[in-house]
Amino acid sequence: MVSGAAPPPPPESGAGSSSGVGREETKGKGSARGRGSRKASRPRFAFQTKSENDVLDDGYRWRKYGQKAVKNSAFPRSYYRCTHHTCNVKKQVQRLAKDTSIVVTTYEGVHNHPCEKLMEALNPILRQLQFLSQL
DNA sequence: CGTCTTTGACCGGCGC
DNA sequence: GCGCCGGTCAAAGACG
Repeated sequence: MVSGAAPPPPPESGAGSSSGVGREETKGKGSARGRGSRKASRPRFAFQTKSENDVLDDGYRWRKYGQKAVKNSAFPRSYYRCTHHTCNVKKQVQRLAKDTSIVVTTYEGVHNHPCEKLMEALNPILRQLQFLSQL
């Protein structure tokens, strides 16, 4: 966008249906939400980590996408996803209401790419990890 | 410049 | 049949 040509602003020709949900025109997100294709079994592991940091650099980059409040917990739940393309791993982090210093990290899926960080760095962390349940 | 974060809104499934 | 919940995506903004 270096050129100077100032492109005209998006003409809001449509009647001002500003209010209303009118999210974006042809975005039909909900329609083709191909969510059924990938039904590969996804191992779900829940871990209890004691850390003030929600996102522990376990060797992978996580991109936060969405935050929703849960009834069980007076705190909002955070959803993370691996920024890798071949990595369909999802991470779910929730803070315990009893111990705000404890976070429940739920990993879904497995990584398909080599980790950039030394796993030894997680060794000490894994030690603190507490194997909770396996679905 | 690139990357990441945050918020809002929407949809699907399920229960009663 | 309807309502509710949880879950996901998109865009914009901010920062290094």
